[in-house]
Amino acid sequence: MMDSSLNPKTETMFPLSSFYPDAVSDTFVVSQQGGEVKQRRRRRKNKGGESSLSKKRKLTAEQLLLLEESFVNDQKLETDRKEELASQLNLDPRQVAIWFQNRRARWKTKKIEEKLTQIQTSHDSIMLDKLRLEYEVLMLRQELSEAQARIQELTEHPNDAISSNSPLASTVSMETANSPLFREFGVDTYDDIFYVPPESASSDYNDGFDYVLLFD
DNA sequence: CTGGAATCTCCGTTACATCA
DNA sequence: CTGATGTAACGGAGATTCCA
Repeated sequence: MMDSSLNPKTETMFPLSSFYPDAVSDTFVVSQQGGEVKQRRRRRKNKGGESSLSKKRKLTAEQLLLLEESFVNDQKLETDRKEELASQLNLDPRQVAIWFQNRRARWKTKKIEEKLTQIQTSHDSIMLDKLRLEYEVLMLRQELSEAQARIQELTEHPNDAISSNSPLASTVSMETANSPLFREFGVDTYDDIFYVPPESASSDYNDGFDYVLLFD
């Protein structure tokens, strides 16, 4: 179907390489549609091609500079701009199109890599925070455990509190618990001091720990 | 409206040049 | 010489546009 012999609209066919001998090029088809003469590109098939047209050549620094400038302005390539660039750089328009295509691919890859680095950095920072918080929770649990043990001890042996040298005993004694200040807040026993309402214990109160456990 | 042809972009791959 | 890397070029597929 791409064969010109099957296309009644095709009148003339010529290789663009005749105009750009150094460039890789496609074949152009000149067709008449609606009385208007149009040039249309047809893709060159080059399977097993030994053709010198497929020889790869490096673009010059000057060509690359202009292409890069153009790419910075706009990553998309309008037909007019492509033609203009091509003639400016003495390249086949298809070469310009391919360069833009490859350049967009490189840009995309670079952006993905940047995003990956950003995510990695963010992840490292979060992990550091997680470790710090886990350590803090560990310390607090240890403190709580020690305090509860001491409370238990004082509950079982209230008389020890007076003579005890423990920091807790020196700050919180049965006398303290019986002080007007504690009674003012409706606190009668040590259990009241550490009382956690059932609804809180089952939800909000534990959320702090659950939050930490989320990172596990 | 529809089908076919042309052309575009994206994607994956290949081929070639260059360098360590 | 060889393997790794960068990139020009290719070909297929899907989407879009144009026209008979």
